[in-house]
Amino acid sequence: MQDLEKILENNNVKPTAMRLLVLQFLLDKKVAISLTDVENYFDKSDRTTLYRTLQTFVKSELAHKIEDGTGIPKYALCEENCHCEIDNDLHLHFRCTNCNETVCITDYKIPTISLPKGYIAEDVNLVVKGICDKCSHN
Amino acid sequence: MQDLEKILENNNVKPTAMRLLVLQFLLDKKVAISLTDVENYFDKSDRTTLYRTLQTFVKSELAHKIEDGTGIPKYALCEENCHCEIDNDLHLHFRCTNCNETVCITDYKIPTISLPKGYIAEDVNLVVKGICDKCSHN
DNA sequence: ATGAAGAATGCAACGGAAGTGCATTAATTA
DNA sequence: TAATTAATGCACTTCCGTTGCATTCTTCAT
Ligand SMILES: [Mn+2]
Ligand SMILES: [Mn+2]
Ligand SMILES: [Zn+2]
Ligand SMILES: [Zn+2]
Repeated sequence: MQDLEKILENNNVKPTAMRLLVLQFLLDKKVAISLTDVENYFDKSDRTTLYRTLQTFVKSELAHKIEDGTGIPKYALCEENCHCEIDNDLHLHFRCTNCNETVCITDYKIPTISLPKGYIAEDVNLVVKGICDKCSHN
Repeated sequence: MQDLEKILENNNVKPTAMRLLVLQFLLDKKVAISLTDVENYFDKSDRTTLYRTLQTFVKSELAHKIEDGTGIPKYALCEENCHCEIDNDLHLHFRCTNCNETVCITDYKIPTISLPKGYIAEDVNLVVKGICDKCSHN
């Protein structure tokens, strides 16, 4: 698919070979992935490059970083026209304790959270832990 | 305060010297604390002991472990009669990006989250990131 | 009281993963 | 084509959780 290059260019990211491969990997995987996941998949390539590739993707709003409670950051591609804004784009994440996968539940946006006086919300992270779709029905 | 011993005993934790000290520390601090925080405060004592003390507190439902998105687990004392149950006890946590403190907002319980079919929720983690009380009004 | 069993503690080492500095290579642009 | 800039690769560091094992302390039965 040559659309890959366009995806990157649309976000002002130069389409290098490695970036195209990582982007493809993210597109194929329907779950959130860690740096180690990418590293294991592309065991030829260097960890730092992959690390910085993910950083670049996040900075350019192509992907978002997910803190799922494991302490290991995960990454997933953003949806079309996502700017990771607190009132529009933030969705719920689900981490399965069985298969250990973390997925974006993009259909379930995070509701506006009310806070005590004085607190200013800039970002909201909602992670539900439990048994996922696949793991529950068998 | 001699109540400390009772607190521990009520949760079936033997009141050793170190545990009493850590418990006092948790009571004094009104914010969630990390293992490193405890370690720095009790710079005499050993890291492992403090680590296991916190583990013990969590296992005995005296404290809860907080994943605030930093990747560094924090700990805070539970409220009275808390069993960290998904529909009763879970509350919102706030992490200030200015003073870098994480606090329990125990007054704001986490609402029931609806999920797509097949998903079973066992735990919910809601962390709001932003500017806290103290840091905003000055 | 005394010795054995168990629990808590302290020490040392390990391992995973993020992050940084710097040299090297590739791509742009003048 | 030379110079500048960006991307990559390698080595190394740091941080922190975790574990194994020896040692000390506590509890309890004899
Ligand atoms: Mn997501
Ligand atoms: Mn809390
Ligand atoms: Zn699963
Ligand atoms: Zn603050």
